Amino acid sequence: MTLADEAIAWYAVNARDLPWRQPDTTPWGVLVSEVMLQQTPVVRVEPAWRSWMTRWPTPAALAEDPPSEAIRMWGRLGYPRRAMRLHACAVAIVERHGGAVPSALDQLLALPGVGTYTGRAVATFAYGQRHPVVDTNVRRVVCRAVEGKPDAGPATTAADLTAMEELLPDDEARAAQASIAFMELGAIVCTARSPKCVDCPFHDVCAWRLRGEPLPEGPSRKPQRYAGTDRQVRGLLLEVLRHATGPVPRQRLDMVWQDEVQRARALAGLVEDGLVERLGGEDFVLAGDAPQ
DNA sequence: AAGGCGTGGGT
DNA sequence: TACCCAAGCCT
Repeated sequence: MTLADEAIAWYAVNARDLPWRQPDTTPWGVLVSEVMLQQTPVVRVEPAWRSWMTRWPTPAALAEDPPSEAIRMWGRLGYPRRAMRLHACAVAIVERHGGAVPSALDQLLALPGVGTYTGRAVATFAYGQRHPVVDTNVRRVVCRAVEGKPDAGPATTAADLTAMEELLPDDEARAAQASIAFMELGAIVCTARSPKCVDCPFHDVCAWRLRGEPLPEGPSRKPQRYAGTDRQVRGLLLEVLRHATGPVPRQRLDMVWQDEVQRARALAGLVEDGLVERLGGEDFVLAGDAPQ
């Protein structure tokens, strides 16, 4: 049994029952789930995905509504630029591909918000193609099981794709199963902290375990702070705008943060990023929410 | 090519 | 309590 075989057998028994894994899920549904799952935990994505797919079952449906509606529906999933990019993605799918999510990897990668991971995930999980699909879970699993190191490096590199490629079965369908199985393994067994090695199908062959599960050496990555950053201010500003039914005067936005310089910088950033529009005077709305 | 970009739950 | 972490992308 290869690692892929072990993982596939384990997945068949242990996979979580997630809505986007239902066999009737469309490629659009897969794409939406992948974008939502970029840096947001499954438990928070699940209800959001259901609501989104009910309201916008197709790219064309989303493309007909303004970006502001997508930003509102995004709610508190975080990184709301993803909502805007998903909307832009829907528009591009309608314009370039007649409303059908493309199956070719290069066309997927050309869509807004679709990067190395997401493009391969859609090509693989929605269309059953054979591609290495490497996310943070896969990197960690491969790194431990194959290389015997406690944790993977920071970025997805060509080397990561090559490493996973070599583990994939030749058969398309089984290759796709292997990728989702490795991801699931990393998500619920081979976790970043306190991995559950007793439950792992790689228990007897994992290079990291056989080495005695050494701790990571050297200084850990510098923690990214949130409190007091522009990101927090942007979040507060956006929270106000999401709930507004009409244009919001600057006075109202000024209430969310004391530091005037930082507040202005955060608001300008939101406008710069296309999430927010400034109307004629000192009024602001979510992008696409301008009256008339 | 580091660093910016939200949010909330776990330890 | 303060981190740490969660199916990344973009510049």
